[in-house]
Amino acid sequence: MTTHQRQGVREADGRAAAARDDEEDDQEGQDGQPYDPRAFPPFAVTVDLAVLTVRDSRLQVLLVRRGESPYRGAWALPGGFVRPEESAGSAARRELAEETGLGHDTVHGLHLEQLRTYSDPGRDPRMRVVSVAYTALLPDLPEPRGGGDAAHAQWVPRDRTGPLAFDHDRILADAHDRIRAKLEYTCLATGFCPPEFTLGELQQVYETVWGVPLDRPNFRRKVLATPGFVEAVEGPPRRTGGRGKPAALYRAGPASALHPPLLRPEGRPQP
Amino acid sequence: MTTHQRQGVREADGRAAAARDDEEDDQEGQDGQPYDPRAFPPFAVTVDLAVLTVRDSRLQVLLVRRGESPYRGAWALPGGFVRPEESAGSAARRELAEETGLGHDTVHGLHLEQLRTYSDPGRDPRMRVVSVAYTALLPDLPEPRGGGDAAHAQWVPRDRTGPLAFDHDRILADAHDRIRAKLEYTCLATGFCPPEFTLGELQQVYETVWGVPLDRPNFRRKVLATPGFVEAVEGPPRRTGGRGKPAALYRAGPASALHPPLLRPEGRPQP
DNA sequence: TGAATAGTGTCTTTGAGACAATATGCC
DNA sequence: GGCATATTGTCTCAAAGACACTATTCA
Repeated sequence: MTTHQRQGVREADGRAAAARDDEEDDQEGQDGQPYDPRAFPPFAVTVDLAVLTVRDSRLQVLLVRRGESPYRGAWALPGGFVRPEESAGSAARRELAEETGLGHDTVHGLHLEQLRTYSDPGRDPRMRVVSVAYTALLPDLPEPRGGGDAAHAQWVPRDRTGPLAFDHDRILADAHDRIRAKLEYTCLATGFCPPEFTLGELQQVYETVWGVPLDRPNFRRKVLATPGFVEAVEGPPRRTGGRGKPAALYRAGPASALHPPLLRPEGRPQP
Repeated sequence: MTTHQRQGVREADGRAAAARDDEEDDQEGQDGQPYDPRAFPPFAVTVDLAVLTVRDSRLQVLLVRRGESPYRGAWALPGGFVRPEESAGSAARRELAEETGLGHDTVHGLHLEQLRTYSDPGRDPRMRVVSVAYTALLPDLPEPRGGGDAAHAQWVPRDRTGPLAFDHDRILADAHDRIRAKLEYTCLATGFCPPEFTLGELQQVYETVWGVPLDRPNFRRKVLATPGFVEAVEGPPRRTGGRGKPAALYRAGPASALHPPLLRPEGRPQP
């Protein structure tokens, strides 16, 4: 064993086959496969997307309804196979555009973050699939419907996602955890907001993702004291959320990290 | 397009083949491949390990020398293929045991953290390899030599790793970044220490990984004030690092997170 | 005794949390 | 006016940073 990618590769059928590490069980040609018996074990690689937004003061997830077995009829995270010529990140962005129906331009500037990779042998009952999960944050958009297959993609409140297909519950939980944590020390929260937003909206993002109320004056002080987090939009443009005093508008600043961090109350995350 | 893992799977050659999503370019049977033309694109999946330790007040990395092309003779991170019946995490732990020559028991209790997955199409010149990278922290051990192939695994100071094979420089940099960040808000630093350690040793871990000196009294106060971070070892056992007053011994406590965090000085990470 | 490391105490500054008070809009 | 939201200000407490000082060991 030792180093992977160690031995030579032979081209077969226009497809690369690498030598596998010469382990103990060195049986070969189990059933007349066309592959070199010493070839690497083949996997399918997919991406899964945990696309989150804040709508109606709730955290919501973009889900698709499965039309085929297994898990037929169940909700699942959108995703798809990584193609031979693209990276997992490119695949994730492509799938996001396709699933949401958003323009490629919209999706292009979006913050897409690799979450982690799920590789349990039994995670797909049919075959060996390794999935690279990504998380994306979207502002509250009209509706995910748009082009083609997006028709069946739909926002579902985070706390109403029944059991999802495959290990997608786990992926979603991990995504939520990651986002909760990243709000503390990054400027990621603006990803949930439209280009121009009020501090109240930004605070609502925090409160929704964390599930705790925050003190408005203190939140305001903290955000404004962090250089580059948000910057005031010029002019007198203001916007109202309904009744009450109109709020000043801000947009995301150039900073990406928060120093010092904006820690959750209680010191410990609530389950 | 839509859900992955959506359509049926047909068994072929004892190997599962999933339908691929019916995309625009739906040509099939390109060159008489034995796979269903609608089959998933096959990938090799490997794990790469960024194994770090602190020796001689320096951050060091466990590297292996490549014996085969490409990158023959270059240093590389240890790693290997994921086997059909194991998860990437299991593969990482197995490879770690094999490469370091540590007992399976030692490796078993070790903190192994998934870093991220690297999937650029060109990252291995021979074939399509997706690699799941893991990070492990080890205390200052005698020498990585032990069984079998471990003979060629060796500690190399972090700042003396020339260009590594493949994209391993990138992986290593990401691992270092991740560890730097995690020291701030987790108790991970004890992973670099032997079962019993002095606060001076713990501080040295922080200073070495972060590359900045810390104030000893303040560090001490902070660590001791964090419940569950470390706990004093009973009795009067003390240990000396050379000359000077012997220091009290501590061991890792039950806590895993630091609240509030132990932030790096300067507010910004240094490159 | 002096060098080296361990450990204690204190002062200052910064920032978070609590919360009162004021401002501005809509009905 | 009355309600709702935005914004400013103040007071207090906890934690971080700086740093002086004491303690214990070895050469």
